[in-house]
Amino acid sequence: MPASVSAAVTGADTAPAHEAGTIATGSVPVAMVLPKTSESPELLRIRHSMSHVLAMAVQKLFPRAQVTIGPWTESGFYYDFDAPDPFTEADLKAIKKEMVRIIGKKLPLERLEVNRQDAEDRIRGQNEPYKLEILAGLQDPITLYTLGEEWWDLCAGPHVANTSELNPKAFELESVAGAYWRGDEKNAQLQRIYGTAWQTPEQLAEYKRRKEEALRRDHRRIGTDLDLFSIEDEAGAGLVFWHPRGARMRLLIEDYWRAAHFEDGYELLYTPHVADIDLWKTSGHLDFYRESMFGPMEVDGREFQLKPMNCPFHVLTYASRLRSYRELPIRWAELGTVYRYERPGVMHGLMRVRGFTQDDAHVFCLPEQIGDEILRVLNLTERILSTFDFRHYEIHLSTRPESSIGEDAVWDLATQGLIEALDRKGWSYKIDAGGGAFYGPKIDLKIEDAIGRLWQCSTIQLDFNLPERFDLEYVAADGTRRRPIMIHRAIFGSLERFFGIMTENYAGDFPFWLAAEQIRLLPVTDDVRPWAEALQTQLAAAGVRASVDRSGDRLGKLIRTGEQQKIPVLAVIGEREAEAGGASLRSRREGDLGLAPASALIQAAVAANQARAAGLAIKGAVGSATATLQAP
RNA sequence: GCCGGUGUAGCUCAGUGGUAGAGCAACUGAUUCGUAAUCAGUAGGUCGCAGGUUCAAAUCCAGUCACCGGCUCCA
Repeated sequence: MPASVSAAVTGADTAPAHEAGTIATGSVPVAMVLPKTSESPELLRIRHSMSHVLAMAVQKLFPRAQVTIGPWTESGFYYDFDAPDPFTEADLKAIKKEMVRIIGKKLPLERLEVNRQDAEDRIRGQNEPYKLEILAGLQDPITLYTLGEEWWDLCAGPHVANTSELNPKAFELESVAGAYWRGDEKNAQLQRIYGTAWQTPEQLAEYKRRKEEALRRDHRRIGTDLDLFSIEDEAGAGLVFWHPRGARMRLLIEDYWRAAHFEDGYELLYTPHVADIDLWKTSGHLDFYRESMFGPMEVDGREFQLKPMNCPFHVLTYASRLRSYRELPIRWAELGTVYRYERPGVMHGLMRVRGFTQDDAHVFCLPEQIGDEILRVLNLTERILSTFDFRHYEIHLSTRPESSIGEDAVWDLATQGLIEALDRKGWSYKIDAGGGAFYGPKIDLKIEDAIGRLWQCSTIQLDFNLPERFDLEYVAADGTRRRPIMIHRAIFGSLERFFGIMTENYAGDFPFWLAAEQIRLLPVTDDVRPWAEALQTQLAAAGVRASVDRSGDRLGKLIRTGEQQKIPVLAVIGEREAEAGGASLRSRREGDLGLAPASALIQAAVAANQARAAGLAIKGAVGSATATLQAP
């Protein structure tokens, strides 16, 4: 079975494409195809040419700006300049205007093949030191592209033949950003101008719509709107406060995670948050990971270190007594909270934080168990991720890098184990040759979300280093002491980050089983409120998270509020329902479910929770209940 | 850390040197209402923080913290 079953199941296709205030109806219409640059030779030429037009416009308006490089990106293009004064947003408008003017002049773009000396002379004539550096790295033949009479750039092409092929209504300059010459922060800081360009204004409009869609799904915004979590200035950047609704959801995720691990033969550990700094010396983290760690603290004359990783603790637990080969494989998991120093400016909502909880696990096994254990991890990973409607993966296998530790035979065995497991699982993967860690090969898994973005979450890494450093052993059948194989693995990666990705995937429309508030009971009048309260009590007793809206507002307002808060099921209770002993159900996913008796509602909700279902399955409620009860 | 931008009420935002504003949310009262906003009223801010300039600073200046878009890095 291929890894990518279908993205259509991710729930997001049926997610409402609307502002928080409009009703969810049906699916997002099949949108216009917006090819990536690498998929469209036409767009590639347009975007590449557009970056030349950009550079020409900039040099026209800012003669002191020096050009560097200006490639296409998958959705547009950019150009890096070394300019004495920073570009402002206002400058972008002027630059865009100039670009429109250049395009309007219908300038030809011509490819010229020149010899190295000619190229160098031309560059020297214009005082463009970066170009000179680029030239030095080029192979013959040297080509350049002219843009009209006045401007040219070293470039391999391809380009459009004439700026008349560029649509001045189908491009946009998007932002200014700092970037480093050749991507190295030790080099000069350049100013990068990003733009996007399309064949038609309609494509540009669709591109903008998708950007807005991503904005609508932004977990930071949804987190605030639905009161799930916050990050407090006074506490510090990158530290997450889980509010009751977010905390309840996290608890549901954790409970599910724990249950799945117990079922799959794991035991759970709890380990400390700090430890003597010597532990980190032994593990090697102090040497190789220091810049990512919170500084040490002194207690009783000893230095303690806040943990950036859980591995050494699991290793110590293993080493706490002598192990037999009969015990292996040992599978230990922990929701371990770690703290890592992140540089200012890199924090991002829940996606990049300084304190987070890893769903970490370590498997200690015999060499011959590697294949089975990896396969087992792959199966568990698929099981857990698909519960959150992530069913489409991109998998990378990373092999031995040049500088690494360990014997060839062990590397081969381990790498073969990973390959064998992937093949047995039937998953296709890309090989990242030499991309493994210095201590072992690994499998990384990226999940695709509802709008096609890839996120790396799961990782499975073999480790030949820590068992060595901590001198881990087991007693083999022949009585000799041997070194166990150690596998690190995480499925969510970080609970915080996964929560953010999941929130964006569902656009805040969480499945029934996961919603903090699953059912909201809406009394039409005060007279029926006691019945609503009674039903709420029954639901709560059955483990269903229901509440009664006591605001006293009119039904229309109650519905509106409930929908804005994305409550999966709104249950209207008026006189009819009170008499019938039920509620009229309005589901975000299933629409109007009609009047259901209390017993049916409770039963369906309990069943949905057990099955971790996205919605309620109420059989026959619509027809029978409403028909009979409305008759008199 | 770097480049650019932004910090004003819970949220979205207006306010460019002279008494801090709006909408929504919240709270109180009236209304007892049938599937996306009933009406009226009340309360809420040392304008991110700490300095400076000024008779006077949300507003000008330098600093700092945080956030946003990127770069670099990364779970």
